Amino acid sequence: MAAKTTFENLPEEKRARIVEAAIEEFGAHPYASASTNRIVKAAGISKGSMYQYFENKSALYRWLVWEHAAQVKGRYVSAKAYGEAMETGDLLGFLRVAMRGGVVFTLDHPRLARAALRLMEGSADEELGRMKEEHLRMGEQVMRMFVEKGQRMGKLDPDLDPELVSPLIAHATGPMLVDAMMVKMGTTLDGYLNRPEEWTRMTEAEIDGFVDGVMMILERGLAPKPA
Amino acid sequence: MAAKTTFENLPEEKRARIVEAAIEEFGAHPYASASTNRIVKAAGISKGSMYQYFENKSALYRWLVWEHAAQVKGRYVSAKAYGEAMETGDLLGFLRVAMRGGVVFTLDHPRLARAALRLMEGSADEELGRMKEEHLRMGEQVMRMFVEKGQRMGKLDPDLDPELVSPLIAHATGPMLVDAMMVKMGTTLDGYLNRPEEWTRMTEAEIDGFVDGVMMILERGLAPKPA
DNA sequence: AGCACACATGACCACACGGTCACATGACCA
DNA sequence: TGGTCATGTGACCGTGTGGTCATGTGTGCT
Repeated sequence: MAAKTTFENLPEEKRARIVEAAIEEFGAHPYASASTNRIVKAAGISKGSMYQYFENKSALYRWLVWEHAAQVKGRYVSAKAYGEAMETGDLLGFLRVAMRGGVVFTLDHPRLARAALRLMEGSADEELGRMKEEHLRMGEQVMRMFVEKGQRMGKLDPDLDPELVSPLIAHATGPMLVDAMMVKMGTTLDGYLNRPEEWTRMTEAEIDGFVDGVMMILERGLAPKPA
Repeated sequence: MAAKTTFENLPEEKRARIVEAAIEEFGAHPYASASTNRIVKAAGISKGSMYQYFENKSALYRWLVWEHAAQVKGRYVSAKAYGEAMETGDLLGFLRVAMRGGVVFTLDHPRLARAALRLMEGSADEELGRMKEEHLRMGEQVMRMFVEKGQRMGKLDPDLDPELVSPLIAHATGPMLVDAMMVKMGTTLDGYLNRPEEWTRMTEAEIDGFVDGVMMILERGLAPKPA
């Protein structure tokens, strides 16, 4: 949608260079300060070419965080597990899958994760604003459904207010998750991006422990009161 | 620190105009896109004057969110309650005070709250980066102390990992709190800022209910396991 | 009156930005 | 070979930026 067909038709190697450069730039700078000039220079293409592939800066960013990031992240969250959790109203099961996927995705693609998180910062661009609103609306809707189903099935405290749980979960699987990971690794996302060699990646066991720790808090906080 | 003495000596009315204009601008735009030109125009002063009061754009923003915002927000969080909670290791009591203060502060000064939240977005400015790091470090430290004290006193689950709780609390009293409030009011922070007349402010009772709802989740999530 | 000094001003600067467009290049087909 | 068309190019444009500085203005002291 956001990319022109010329971009889709590009040889794989050139396409990859452009994607890489865009991730680098939008990961390192807020949208408004990210520079198309730097992107084209890093990608080794001319400015004019860039504008053959994308309408403008906004379209490039939208493609990157909406289509590309979603596609990459999709590889980390099993659609099957997602569907099952949805089916059974198992919010906690869903959360576990989403969190683990989010952690590994962030470790594998920290710059892309950073670029995507920036969507929520807001900017003057109208299209980006619409995209942000839609993202929030969709998340809200899914969460509300989950909570209501979970309550009907007795898996969640019936007194829980879905309007409170929705943003809680959104943060717990997004920005808060990333922050917590980085604290756990003894750094910050920016520190990890700038000097990746300085910290060692979490091991699988550490990731499991981390996810368990967060889940323990959420499970007890959201479970039905003991009779 | 960040403001020059010329600014401190300004007549109250002029000072207020400048503060108002800066809040408006930094509340509406990310740091990099916020414009000093627009600020001076809105404040009715000349560009040169602005640079007599502050070294540069970064110093103005730093003064606004570090000194001014902290001072204003301080009025909403009782120092006494804060001290007592600290003394007794009562993390949950502290959280309740901090959350209620944060909610009312945000309702009273939404633009200032927005401007302050933006500090966490990151930017190219070195001083801002340092400030952000310091803010995170301080929060981390306080939270860790709270958690360890609370655990020693048997008020918190001894299995809790302070490194997980710290970012959880930071988000729960910051960005997550604001998002949840806005969902509760049926809008978003940007919507509330742009069209404030469209939504009615939460009543005192609603605020209490809101804080209770969040606290209920946190209390159960963080409390010691029942024997 | 004369001087000194703190503050106010806005024209001006170099710069980087996002975006455009007239033209170059090269692949393909007739 | 000549023509067509998709793609590549970078000089160029208008605009807005953060920041400067020579000059003006007012106030108070000598």
